[in-house]
Amino acid sequence: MKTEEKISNGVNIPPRYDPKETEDKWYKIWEEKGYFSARVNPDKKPFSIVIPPPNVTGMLHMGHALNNTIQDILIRYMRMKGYETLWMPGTDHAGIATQNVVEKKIAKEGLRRQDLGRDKFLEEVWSWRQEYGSTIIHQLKKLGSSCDWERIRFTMDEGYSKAVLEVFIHLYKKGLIYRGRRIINWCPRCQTALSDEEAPHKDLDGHLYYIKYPLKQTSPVKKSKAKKQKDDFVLVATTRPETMLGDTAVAVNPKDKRYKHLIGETVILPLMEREIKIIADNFVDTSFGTGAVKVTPAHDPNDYQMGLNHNLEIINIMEHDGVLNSNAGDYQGMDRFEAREAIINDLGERKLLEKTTPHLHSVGHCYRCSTVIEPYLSWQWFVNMKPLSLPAIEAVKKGVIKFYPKRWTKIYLNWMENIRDWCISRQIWWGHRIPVWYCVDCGIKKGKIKEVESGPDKSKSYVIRDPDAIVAHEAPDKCGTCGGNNLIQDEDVLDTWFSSWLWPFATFGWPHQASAQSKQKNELEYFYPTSVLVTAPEIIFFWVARMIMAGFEFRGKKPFSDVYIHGTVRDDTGKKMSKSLGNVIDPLEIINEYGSDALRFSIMSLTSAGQDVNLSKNKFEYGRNFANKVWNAARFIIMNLDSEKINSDVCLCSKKIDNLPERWILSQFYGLLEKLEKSFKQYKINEASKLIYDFFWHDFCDWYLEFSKLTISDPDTQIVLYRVLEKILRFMHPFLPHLTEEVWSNLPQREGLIINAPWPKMQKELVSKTADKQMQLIIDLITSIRNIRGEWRIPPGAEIECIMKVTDKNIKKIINDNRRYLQKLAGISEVKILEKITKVKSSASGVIGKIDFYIPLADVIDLAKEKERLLKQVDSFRLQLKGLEARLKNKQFLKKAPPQVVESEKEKSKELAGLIKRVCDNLEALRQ
RNA sequence: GGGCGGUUAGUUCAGUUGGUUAGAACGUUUGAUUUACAUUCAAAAGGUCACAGGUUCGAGUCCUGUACCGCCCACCA
Repeated sequence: MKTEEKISNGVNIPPRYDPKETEDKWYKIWEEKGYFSARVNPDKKPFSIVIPPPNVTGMLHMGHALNNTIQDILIRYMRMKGYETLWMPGTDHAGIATQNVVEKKIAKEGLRRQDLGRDKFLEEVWSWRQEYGSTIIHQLKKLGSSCDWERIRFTMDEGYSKAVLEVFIHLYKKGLIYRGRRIINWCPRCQTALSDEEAPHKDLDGHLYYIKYPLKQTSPVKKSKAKKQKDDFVLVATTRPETMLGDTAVAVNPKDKRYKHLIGETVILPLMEREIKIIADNFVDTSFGTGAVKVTPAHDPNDYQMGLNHNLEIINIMEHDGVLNSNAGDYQGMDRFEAREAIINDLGERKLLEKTTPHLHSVGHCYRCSTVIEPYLSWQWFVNMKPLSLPAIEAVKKGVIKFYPKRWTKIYLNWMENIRDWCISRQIWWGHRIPVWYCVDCGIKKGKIKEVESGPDKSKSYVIRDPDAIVAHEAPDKCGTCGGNNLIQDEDVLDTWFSSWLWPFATFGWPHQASAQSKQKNELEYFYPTSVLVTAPEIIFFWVARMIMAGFEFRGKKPFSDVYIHGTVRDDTGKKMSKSLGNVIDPLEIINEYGSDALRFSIMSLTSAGQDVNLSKNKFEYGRNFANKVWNAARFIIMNLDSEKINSDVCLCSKKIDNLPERWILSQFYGLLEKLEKSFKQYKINEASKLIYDFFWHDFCDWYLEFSKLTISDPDTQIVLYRVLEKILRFMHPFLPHLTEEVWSNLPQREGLIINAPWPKMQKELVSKTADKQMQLIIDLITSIRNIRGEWRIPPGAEIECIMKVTDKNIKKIINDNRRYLQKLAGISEVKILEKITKVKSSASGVIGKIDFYIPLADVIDLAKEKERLLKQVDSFRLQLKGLEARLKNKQFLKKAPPQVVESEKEKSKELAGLIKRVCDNLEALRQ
């Protein structure tokens, strides 16, 4: 009913903004009308962003919400600024993650992927992706993301896969990709190799086990050499006792006096009863543990290196799943951790476990499933990264690519300068299969391939060492050496990041046919390098650094100019949001409850550039309330507009507007425009959102709209209300796209949709310091009078009188011109301006600038209380003055401080002294 | 072991190239409701800017160190 009554101007706008009514509606219109699509346009400058492709298994979380809101704001902002904007969307096939999901799914039917076989299993994955793969895309749309969806890419698309193969072959031919036998990070659960980046180290409370390795009794000569020491055994310390089963030496530092005499001696490896040598190696740190280290070449990278150096036997004791194999003697068939306990037990029983101490150490974990990584010796494919890193280092050092905030530069460079070879082969099925074939016949002949039977069905498979590789785009027909056609393809697939690092150009269809000047080729030329990459700190090494290397290697150009690294989304106690902690806030729930715009606005305002953000659900009220405020202010204006009066294209700067509030709000608006530009340039988007919020809520609504109510039908007020509203809506559009589009559609005069409206242009002539200053005086007066009303509990209905003492003619004019505003907003019945005031009895008083004002309050005033109030004021003034005077007495200050600072200090102190005197006079008057 | 970030009002956070009365939001207190909005309006209270030194006429801001919290990196058997 309330709504019905308020219909005015023929418009009916509900008093409460309902996002549900508008968000999907406008998104559909934008998408259908093609506002998100970008094409080569030589008349415009390009602005492009490639989305960090979410995992195809992904569900929208707050991190995505933050990441994509930032990108959408930048895209919408630049679109309005007249750039040809492209936001390239897509998803990542996420090898291990996706395979895990599908494996879990078929496990419900009691199946393992091996039961299906490779081809069948991949079919399952593809059909899973068909069904669920666009979930995250729908969710991104709910957020309002203005991606060019016609271009959506997937890292397993046919074209994209070609790029991956091309790159593999290119690097192989260049000698940068090789197959090698190395200790890599092995996840026994996912049963694949991982790169160093995929095995983050976490501190774990473990133990250091001190184990006695008995010395084999040798010649008595040597034994006597040892002082009093009982050389019955060598004590070694280890955190992973189960690996001792694969020990093939004990190492000591050659300089270590404790052990010098034992070098070359033999010890008996407990439990296995194997004779192993004591070797000397500089690697051994004399200060750690006992100074003697067990050497397990197959299960520790350092030990492996020592094994190579000393030509030690390499004994692998473990299967792919972390279960000990036949090399583990009695422990065969036990899981690695089960074996650890058994071994400790057995050693204890044999009195070979000297002691166990608690030991905090850092252990690698699988970044997909958190299983403890096993350093594992195997044949894998690697990329030699060093040569690729050089241009990538230089580009960042020279500022060709800039990080925001700057501090990430150092972190990037540190990693890049210490870059290590990248293990790119994965023992999974979902991914880009390595384009390498081997000739079985040649391989067997050379002893590089062994045929084995495995599985219950005794099917044939091959153990491949390092036979000659045939690297090709397509499966070759026959072996180039023997002409045979018994060829097998490498079983492994490539690391998912081996495809992601090509994202900025592979999404444009690279590599293109050399022949034609294809459309895609033009697009790549036009949109690449992209403008900015917006991402989270976790993937600087995984992705950002590698994209930079790939950009230079394959395109000869940087992939992007700026890298904006935003913070991590945390819960209100500062913990990272994660499903396992159960502290996630679901963005979709927030969208449902508060609206997508509220989510966007809140998260952006709360996140200062590059800083982590702590969220709790109630914080989204901030954006919801703001959206509602915008809605209602617009509602008020629209209902009061007279379309004839606003029907004017006149430039506001040429139109003479005299009224102070109008001049002031225009001045504020264009001041805001300038500040916004600055904030955007530095990616300080939260600053921009706060500027808009403050201007709109406080300057525009709290002050200007209230002022405007007095002159609402004046043509000047009408024009200013309308123009400022429609322009501020444009500022808001990147943050609140749906709401602003809806409000825009309610404006009586508008062109097209706001998504395409040009960003307002600066009009310097409208920025007026005079207007700002004059208005500030009026605002201060009103605030001061309101304060008195509050202090004296004067009911809002009660009108009071205000007597002002003003001598300055200009100020008198300002007050006179604007007295109606004072009366209305401070609730004053009459403003009397006098040049001299002899005495105002029983009144509250105040001093604002050059004005003394008095409010007679005979009925309510408590003189003692008023005295106290004034005294408090004087005290605060005096305190300030004291500081100022001290400074002005300081000769150093007068000598060294810039003259304008000294000058302004002098002025201030004069002003303060004046104020103090006037308040004191008022106090004196109270006494009489 | 190395590096980075943080420490400002009860809470969550801003704070430009150092400039003198350190801001906001939420919460609290007081008052307001027929006339855009209670998802509102007006007003108030609330801070020795983690600590200790230093540079400077002047430090929340720059430098050094300390403490606590968080993060990243490292071949810590």
